[in-house]
Amino acid sequence: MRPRNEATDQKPRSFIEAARRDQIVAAAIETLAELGYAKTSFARIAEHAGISAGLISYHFDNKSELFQQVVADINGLMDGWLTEHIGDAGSYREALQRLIEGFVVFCDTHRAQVLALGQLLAGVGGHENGELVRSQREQSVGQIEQMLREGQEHGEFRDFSPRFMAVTLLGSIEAIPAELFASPDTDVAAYAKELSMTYDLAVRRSRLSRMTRG
Amino acid sequence: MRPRNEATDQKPRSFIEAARRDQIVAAAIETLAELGYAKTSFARIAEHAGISAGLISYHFDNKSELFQQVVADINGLMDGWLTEHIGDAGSYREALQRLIEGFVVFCDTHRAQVLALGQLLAGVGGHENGELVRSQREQSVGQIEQMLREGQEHGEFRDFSPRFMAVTLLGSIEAIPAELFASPDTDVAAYAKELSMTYDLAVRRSRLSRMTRG
Amino acid sequence: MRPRNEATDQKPRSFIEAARRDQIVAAAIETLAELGYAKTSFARIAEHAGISAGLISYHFDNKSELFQQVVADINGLMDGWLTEHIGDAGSYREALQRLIEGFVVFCDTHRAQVLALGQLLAGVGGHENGELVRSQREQSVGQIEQMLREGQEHGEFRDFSPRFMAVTLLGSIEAIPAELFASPDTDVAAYAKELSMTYDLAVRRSRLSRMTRG
Amino acid sequence: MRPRNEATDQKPRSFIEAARRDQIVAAAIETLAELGYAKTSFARIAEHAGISAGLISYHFDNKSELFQQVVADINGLMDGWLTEHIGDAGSYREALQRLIEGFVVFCDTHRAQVLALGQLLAGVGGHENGELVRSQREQSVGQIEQMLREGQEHGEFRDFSPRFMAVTLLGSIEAIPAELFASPDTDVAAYAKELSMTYDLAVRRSRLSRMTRG
DNA sequence: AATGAATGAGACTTCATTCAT
DNA sequence: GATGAATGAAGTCTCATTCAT
Repeated sequence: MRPRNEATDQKPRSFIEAARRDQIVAAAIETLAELGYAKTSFARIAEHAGISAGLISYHFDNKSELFQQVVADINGLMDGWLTEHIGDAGSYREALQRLIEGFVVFCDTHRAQVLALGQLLAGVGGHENGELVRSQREQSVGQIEQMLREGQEHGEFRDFSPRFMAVTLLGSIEAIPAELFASPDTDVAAYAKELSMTYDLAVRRSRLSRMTRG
Repeated sequence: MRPRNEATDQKPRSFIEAARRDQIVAAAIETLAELGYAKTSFARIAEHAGISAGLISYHFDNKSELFQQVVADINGLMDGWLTEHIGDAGSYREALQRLIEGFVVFCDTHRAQVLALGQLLAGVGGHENGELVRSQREQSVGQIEQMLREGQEHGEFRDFSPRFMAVTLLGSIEAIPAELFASPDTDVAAYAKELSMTYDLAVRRSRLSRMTRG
Repeated sequence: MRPRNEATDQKPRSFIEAARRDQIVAAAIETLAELGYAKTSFARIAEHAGISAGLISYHFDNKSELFQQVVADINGLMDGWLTEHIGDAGSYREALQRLIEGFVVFCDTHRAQVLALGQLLAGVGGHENGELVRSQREQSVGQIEQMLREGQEHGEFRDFSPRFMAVTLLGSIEAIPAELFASPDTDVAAYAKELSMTYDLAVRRSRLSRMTRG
Repeated sequence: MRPRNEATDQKPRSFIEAARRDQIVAAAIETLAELGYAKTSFARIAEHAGISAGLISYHFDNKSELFQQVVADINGLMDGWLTEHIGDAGSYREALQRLIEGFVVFCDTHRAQVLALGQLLAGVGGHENGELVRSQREQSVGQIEQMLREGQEHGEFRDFSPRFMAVTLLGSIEAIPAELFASPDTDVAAYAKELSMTYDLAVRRSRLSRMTRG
């Protein structure tokens, strides 16, 4: 009598069901951000949500399924945010710059989400829910990689391995939440500027190259 | 009647005791790298070491103390490695380059250690053993920051927030183990070169600035 | 998501919850009386109750909380019993006599309870749950002491330290369960009579004093 | 290769063996008095004695055997003390008085021993080492009982059940250590006087009876 | 749809005891 | 005689999950 997983079963979820799932996911995010992966139990999540622990098992097949949903939700949120933020950039350099700054602002305005995501990616990382996590990460890397590659093809970026640079940039970005946690008074706007400038310097074609190439 | 902690008690550990502790730490590293933080229990570690779970409690006061030792050991190893690798660089640019490449090679040759460290820093991160982890990270950041600052003072690096850049660089470095895990065929040497070049571009004073300044 | 402690949280316990707690307390009393403090584990108590050991942890925060409840329940039972038994005595001598005989009968009819209480007071006594135990004992001593003091003020009892006499009497009373255990065929009614007479002789004003004083 | 128990094996213990056993028994007494029965482990006892825990197992077959020895030693000590204290009393009333006062002073001057004995008699009471404990107690009760009976036969004491009175008196005496612990400033000499007077009043033949009888 | 009672597995830890040295 | 390393059992407690209501 439990509602089936949406992915495997096409029966649509009822409204109330969807609302509860959202509420539980939100509570899970809070809990992960607050207590860390190791101490995030159904009991704690239920406390945060003001419901019983059993209800979580009712709405999710698994702890694993819950965490997958958390990751998916946060990723969706982030994707939406970035798409909106990047908008119609006039160049790849500008797009990259907006991407980076958008990420930083996202980290600032969605601290709980980013902390929670970090807990899940690492705490469970590459092992328990390995496939999900890896695929999510591959997706993030892939998107950045794609942008970088196109920028190279348009002659805006120098020659580097797009995958390498995507991984490197993603690493720099993922370090932000911890830094904001460690130094809460960080000037986020300045941080964003510095990061985008740093990567602009790292990827742009030098003036010399530009001249040479044409 | 357990052997006491070396830090608080000056009684030196016996040879066999030290060996067992090392063995347990090694088994813990393997287990963390293999199963991830969440599934790393005394029972699993003991399995890896071929001993009984109780023996771990006999040699370490706590799970916490064991993990602290793991972090300390890996950090010591890494410090030694990097000190040796950086050696006597002729300039700050060269030092930074050696640091980065050294790190990459270390990640390659000590995959389990780096994965384990990542599990501990994140899985436990900011929460359970927060102080230890934070202080360890601060130390790493601080060392890089110091080098960057000196490089600026010697006019080799452009003007940026050394703390910001240290955090950013560390993030890029910490992304490496996961990438090596995800893409095991990565050409590590090339990766190292690309990373050091990337950060060289990011931090060096532009030719224009150099002309202007002096 | 465990039910909270009633003392600190005003949410009332459900009926079934209260019943389970009572059942567990009863099983704990049986176990303590049967096996003694040292061998009374959750596993044994659960066996007695026909439930799983985990369920005890579900209903009680602690082993300590369980034992506190045991002590509180038995004390409550005893208080009720004695209040009822002493009733409206015409004099302090009579009241003391009824108190003592009531105690003896209580020990006889509630052997498990009295044995269990003894285990908790001694086994844990002055050490683990010291405060609780000490306060409970102080309360018992205090009540007897009060009655003795009033009896003195009314000229029914001779001059002695009420506290000393309360402690002494309580000791005599607490020795009863062990004696009933050791000599199960003891004539309890006779025992009760002998004890009350003994203390009557010990505390009453001598005929000479009574003449002298008034 | 372990030394055998003296009771079952007539081989006498070597001097050093006896000394070690005494040392361990002494440490056990300290530990019991300090930490209570539940927390008295070989490890703690060994700490107190400055030896290794294994050595206790070497000198005693069992935890049980160690505790039996503790009880036996304390009882022996107490017997010696009381024999000496009672000495040659001119009457049974006087003997009883000396016995009681001697007990009280013993409790005062041997607090650790009496606390430890209490822990063992109760904590383990009637259950684990039941036979030993019961027999030890029977012995104590028996000795007092014997004195009371003789006093009756000599017409010094009134008519009561000697066993009942012995148990009652022993209870009063055993309450003393806890009281001294709870109220450390108690005037021990006064306490002793009050206790002996109390029991004198309780057991002596009334003047009337004495006249009647002879 | 939701609760709360219940379980059984598994976590860390402590303990008495054994054994090689 | 003594140590300290080692074990295996048992202890309390937490957890995800199930199920009657």
